[in-house]
Amino acid sequence: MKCQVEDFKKEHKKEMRAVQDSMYVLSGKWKIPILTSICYYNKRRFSDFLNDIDGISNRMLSKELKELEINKLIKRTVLDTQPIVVQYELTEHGLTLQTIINNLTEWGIAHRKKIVQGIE
Amino acid sequence: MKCQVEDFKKEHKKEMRAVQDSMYVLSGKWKIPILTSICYYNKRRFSDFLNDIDGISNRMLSKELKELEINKLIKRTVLDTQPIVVQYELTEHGLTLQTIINNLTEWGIAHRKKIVQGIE
DNA sequence: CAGGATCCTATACGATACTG
DNA sequence: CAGTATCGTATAGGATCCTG
Repeated sequence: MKCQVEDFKKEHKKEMRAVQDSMYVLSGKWKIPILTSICYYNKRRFSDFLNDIDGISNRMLSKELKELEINKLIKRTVLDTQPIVVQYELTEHGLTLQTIINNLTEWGIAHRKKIVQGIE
Repeated sequence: MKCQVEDFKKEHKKEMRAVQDSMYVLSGKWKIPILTSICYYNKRRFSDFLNDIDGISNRMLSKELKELEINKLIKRTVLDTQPIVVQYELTEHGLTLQTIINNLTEWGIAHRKKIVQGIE
């Protein structure tokens, strides 16, 4: 039965790595808010994010958008209008995050209630 | 119709805040791995985490466990054995994270495939 | 065993100004 | 409009040693 215990552990190590991979991409203060914004609005522009997300600076926005693009979660399209308009949207891969985003939204609401309840 | 647009925006602001609340609690390098470990094993001890989670130091583990306890996600129990054994488990509130953890596990596996595929 | 104390570094993030 | 450049701070995290 030693073998089964080993398999059990091995499986958990794999799950652990998977969860760390996810968080490596999604962690930080702004990535999820950015993704959430595109997720709910479908198409967003640089200045849209600046309005959607309270407190984000253009520096961070620019930086995070690049990383999300590198990770193939969002697609950047430059429309040749005058002045230039840049559009961001989720890639197919990015769309697979929708479940997580919805869960995080629901959980965040529930969690706030739970914590506030402790204060009063 | 202006009113409807405003409601629409207001709703999204709420979702945005919710998602930020969630990430505020879960962000960082170690919180989700710790929760995942308890989630899959049910009960864990300090030294168990040290083994489960590659690379974590006792300093960080101790710090993160405290924060998770403050946020009511885990429960700490001291068993009066000799030597002392400390047991950690998910609270009821912590258990509500299971869905997210499972999703993050699945997504992490898929994401790794997606990125590796881009390299080869 | 389950941490705490101390010291140190890296990087995440913020503020502000500037550009094609 | 959609960013870049520069500078400064704060915090996250790592390494090591110590303790009841």
